[in-house]
Amino acid sequence: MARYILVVEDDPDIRELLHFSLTRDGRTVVEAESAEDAQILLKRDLPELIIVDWMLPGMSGVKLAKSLRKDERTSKIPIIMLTARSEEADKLRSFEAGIDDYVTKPFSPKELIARIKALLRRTSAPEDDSLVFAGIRLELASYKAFVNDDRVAMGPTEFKLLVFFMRNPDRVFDRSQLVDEVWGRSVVVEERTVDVHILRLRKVLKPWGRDHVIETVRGVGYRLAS
Amino acid sequence: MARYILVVEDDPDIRELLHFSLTRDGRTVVEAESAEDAQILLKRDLPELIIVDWMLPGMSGVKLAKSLRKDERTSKIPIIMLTARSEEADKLRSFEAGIDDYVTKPFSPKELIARIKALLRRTSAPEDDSLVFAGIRLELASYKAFVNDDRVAMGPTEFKLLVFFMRNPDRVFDRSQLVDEVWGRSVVVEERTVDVHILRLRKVLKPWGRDHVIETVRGVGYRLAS
DNA sequence: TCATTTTTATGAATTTTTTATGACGGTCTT
DNA sequence: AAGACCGTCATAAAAAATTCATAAAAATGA
Repeated sequence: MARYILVVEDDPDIRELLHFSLTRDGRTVVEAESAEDAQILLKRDLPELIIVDWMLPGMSGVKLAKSLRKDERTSKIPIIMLTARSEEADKLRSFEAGIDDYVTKPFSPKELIARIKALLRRTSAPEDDSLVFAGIRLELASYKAFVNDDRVAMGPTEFKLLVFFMRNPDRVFDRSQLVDEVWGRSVVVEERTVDVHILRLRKVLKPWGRDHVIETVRGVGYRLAS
Repeated sequence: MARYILVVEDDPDIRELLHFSLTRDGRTVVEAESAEDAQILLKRDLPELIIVDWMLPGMSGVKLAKSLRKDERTSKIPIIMLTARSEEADKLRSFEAGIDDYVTKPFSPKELIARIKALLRRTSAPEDDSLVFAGIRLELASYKAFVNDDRVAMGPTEFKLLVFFMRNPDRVFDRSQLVDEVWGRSVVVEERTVDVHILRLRKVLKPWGRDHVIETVRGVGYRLAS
């Protein structure tokens, strides 16, 4: 289970608030009520971001953060610290602990979400700028597709589908894999929907004779061929 | 001589933090605890960059910035302002005072260093104070926009938005990135607000037929057409 | 080869999602 | 006090996604 946010917080109310608002924002949340529990969870699977309360029974949030920074496995995971207003004086120390951002209680869910987004964007590795395969060029930064320098217009889903194929060329994917990768694990769509988007993708590529690059593998799925 | 960063800040804790992190980054730091002290220091030697706290006992940071801008000797030195969260509302005014960037307290040293680097890069290779793209010319210094020498009036937010787009043409930005870059991190605004300002920007560009230069990329964000 | 079955292609209707737009209340400037 | 500007919201409008029905194609088995 990748792509989740770990919340380390002992107050059940705040935990619930976080769970509620993050979930509504389409994120997966795992909760721990102590630093110790968090460490156990982290042995199994790494989250993409950690929200830690400053004050925790047992090991404090700062200590947890420091130890996470030391461990190479976790040192790059962004951390947001929750602090009470009265603890603000200590905030300087928290930055030394390697906190990336912090939010003062009480906080608005909106603000928290905004910060999470900004933080994830800031820390996520910059994507490659362009992909080339089978005579097709994709410019990720500008969201444009080209076949020998002619612009090919297509819908967002077709674009995402094509990006996925171009990143994994020559490999066959069945419909459920494609739905997973392109639509996202949490989205529920009919598998046959894939067919329709494949059709549309071929349609926009047709004027350049590139519609055959998407091959049907009967009984299995589709593949990008060169 | 030269190549040092001047920190004007009354809070000793923050001064120490700045000193610590900037020094570790290989920079030379000179500290002043009031605007008046800073002015004395500046008579002797000019720094390559100044970091000023917004609130200072005696002469405020904004006043200091304004006076620096007036003096030809110091008018080109980039300034970063430190503001507390509660003072955020005033940030616009600080741009008017000629601030190049500002950072909200509390800040992470990492962020500050990144901003300093960006700022020095930007100002050392003195970007022409005018940007031209897609038939639009922006005079950064005077906050004016032109389409073939006709003045195009617009609000400050529209201007900043346009500046950002013109510095990063042909690239798609989602709403959260735009909020980050144009409004500033840590400012919380509804993402849909971006739509409204895009609308207003297009509206003022319309009389010159330039409203199409801002393209909508459905499902993603906006882009300045190339 | 032919009939049958299974799988995919395709067009079109419908629903859902996303964006554009106008209006409003509030704040700051002049 | 008037004007400029901002952020938010409600709603209209546009675009795209999903599903469905059916045609077409490929595989299967005798």
